Amino acid sequence: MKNTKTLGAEMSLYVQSALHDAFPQMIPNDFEAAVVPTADPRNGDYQCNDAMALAKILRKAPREIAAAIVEALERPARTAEMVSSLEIAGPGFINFRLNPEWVADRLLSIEDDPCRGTPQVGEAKTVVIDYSSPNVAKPMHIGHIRSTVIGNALDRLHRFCGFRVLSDNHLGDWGTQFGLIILGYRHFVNPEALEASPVQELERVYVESYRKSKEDDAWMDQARRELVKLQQGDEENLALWKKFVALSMGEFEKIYDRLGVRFDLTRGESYYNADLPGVLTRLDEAGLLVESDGAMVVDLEAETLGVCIVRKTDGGFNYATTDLATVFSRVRDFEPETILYVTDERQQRHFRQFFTVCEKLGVDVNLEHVWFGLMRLPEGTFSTREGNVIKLEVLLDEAERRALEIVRSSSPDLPEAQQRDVARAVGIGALKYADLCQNPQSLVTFTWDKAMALDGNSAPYLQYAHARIRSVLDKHAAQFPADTLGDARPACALPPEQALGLKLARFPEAVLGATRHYRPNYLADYLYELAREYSTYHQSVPFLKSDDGVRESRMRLIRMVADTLKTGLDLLGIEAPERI
RNA sequence: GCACCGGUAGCUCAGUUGGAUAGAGCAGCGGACUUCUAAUCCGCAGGUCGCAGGUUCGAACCCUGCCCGGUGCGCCA
Repeated sequence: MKNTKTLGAEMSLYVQSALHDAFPQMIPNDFEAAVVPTADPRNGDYQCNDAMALAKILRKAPREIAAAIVEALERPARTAEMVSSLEIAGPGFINFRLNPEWVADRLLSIEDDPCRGTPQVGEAKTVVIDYSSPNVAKPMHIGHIRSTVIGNALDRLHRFCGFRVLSDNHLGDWGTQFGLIILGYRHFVNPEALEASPVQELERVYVESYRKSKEDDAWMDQARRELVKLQQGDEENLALWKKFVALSMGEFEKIYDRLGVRFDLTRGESYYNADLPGVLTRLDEAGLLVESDGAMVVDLEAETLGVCIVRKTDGGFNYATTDLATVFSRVRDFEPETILYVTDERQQRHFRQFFTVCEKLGVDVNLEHVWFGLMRLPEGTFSTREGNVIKLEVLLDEAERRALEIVRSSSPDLPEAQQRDVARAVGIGALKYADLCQNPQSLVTFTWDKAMALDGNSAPYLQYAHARIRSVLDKHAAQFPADTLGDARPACALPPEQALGLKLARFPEAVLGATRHYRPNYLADYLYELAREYSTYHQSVPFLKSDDGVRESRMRLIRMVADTLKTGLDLLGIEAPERI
C-alpha cells in the first residue's frame, strides 16, 4: 500500500508517457504532465490542461495536441480500466471521467490501509514542529489557541504521511520577567489564591511588580539583581523559578488534556541556556558577528532585514540567540529534514532574520515559518494591560456548556454521562474546527458565536454525519445479522454513489495538500464536502429497506464514509463520537 | 517612509499556486419528519472578486500603480 499514488498523480504518469509517444523527442525534459481535479463536475472528474501550455513549444494548435494525447492514451489502452471517458473540450482541455467500477476496486484496496491510500511521502524524514509555546506564569488565552490547534493538526498530518515527527513545546520559561516575578512573589503573593489558581495568582504578582517597577527605580534595580542571581544559579531563586514552571505546566497540561494535545518534547528556552555563549562563538568563527551600539549583531542590511541582535548591550542574550541555539541542538540531536515554527504573523521578520542567519552559517535543515493571522477582538487587539483577555480555560468551558445545552435538547434520551462526553467532543471540536476550516493566514476577529458555531460548516455537522452512519450500521447489524459486508462491493450504481466513491478515493489528495501547504483547511474543506454529499445521499435512498444485495453494498459504501470522516477528523484533532 | 499580509454575496469566509458559467455557511424567503438521528435535506434570491492599467488562448489568482485595513521595522518574545 505504501506505493499508492494519488489518482491525479497516476493519470499524470499516463499522460506523461502518452506525450512522449505522441511527440517523440519534442517534449522538454523538465516538462511534467499534470492531471488535476476539475473545478466543475460537469466537465468530468479530472482534467489535463497541458495541451494549451504545449501549443507554443510544439507550434501546433492546442486541440490538435489534445487529440494526439488522447489517441496515444487510447492506443495501448493505458487507461481503459481506470477511465470511462476521455473528451476534448473548449480550447484543448482533456476531460477524464473515471470508471466507477475501477473506483470501487480502488476503495476496496485501500480500505484496510490505516492511511487509506495516502502515499507515505514522509518516510525516512524527520520533522520537528514547534508550536503552542505559552509563557510560564501567564495563563493561556485565546491568542494561544491557533498555534496549538493548527500546530497539532500539522503534527497529526505529518505523522499520517509517514514523517517521524517531534512536536516540541518551546515554553517561554526564561527571560527578564522572572526578576520581577520573583521579587513580586516575595512581597505580594497570596497563598490561598496561589493554591486555588496558581497561574492567575502568578500573573497578578507579575503585573503588580511590573507596575511598581515603572514608578520605583529601586524596585527595578532589585528585580534585575534577582534575575542575575537566578541566571547565576542562586539556589533560592532557582527553586522559586522551578516552582513557577511546575505550577504553570500543571495548568497547561489540563488545557492540553482537554484539547487532546501531546508533545514529544517540552524544551523551553531555559533548556538551551548553557548553549548561548557557544552561539556567539560560532557566529564569530563564521565571521558574522559585529559590534553595533554596544550590542553584538549579525548585519543583514544586504538582505534588507536590518540587524539581528544576538547579545544585548547589557550582555544578556535574547530571542534570536535562543532560537539559534535551539536549531543547533535540534539538528544535532534529531537530524530533521524540516523544522516548522507555528506562530502568529507578528514574528515574520524575526524568523526571516533568523533563517537568514542559519543559512549564512550553513545549517543543514529546511526551516519553515508557518504563521497565522493574529486573533483580535471586535474592539481591537486584546492585551493583559487592557484586561480584555479571554482565558483559554473559560473559552473551553463555554464551548462545552453551549454544546451541552444542544445535546440535552436534541438527544434527551442519552444518559447524562454520555451527554457530557458528547458535549465535550462537540464543543471542543467546534472550537477547533472554527480555526482549522479557514486559511490560517486570514485575520480572525474573535466572537463567541463564530468561534463555536454548531451548525452549517462546522465540526458538529461532520460529527453528526458520522454518528448517523454508525447508527445505521448498528441497526443494520441488528436487523440483518446474516449480511456480511466483507463480501459486498461498495455501491456505485447511482450518481450520488459514484460521487461519494470518487470523493472517498480522493482522501489522500486532501491529506497531502493540507500537509504540503501547511493548510489544515484543505482537509476540513474536503471533509465538509464528503459529509455534505453523504447527507444528500442519506436523504435520497433507503438503506435498511433496500433490496438484498443493494443493501449490503450501500452499507459497505457508507461504512467507508464513516471511517474516512473519523480518520479525517482525527487528523484535525477532533473526536467523532458513535452517537451525538 | 519601508516590508509583509488582507480587501470575494447583507455578515463570516473557501477558492491547493493561471483553467471552463466564482463557491459555502449564517441571515432572508419557500418547501420536506406515519421511514434508517430534522444538529438534516431540497429550492429561491443574493457578485463590477477594493480601483485602474498590463501580461496571454484564458486572470479573483501573475506584474505595475493607487485606495482602505492589519502587523512589523535594534537591544520584548
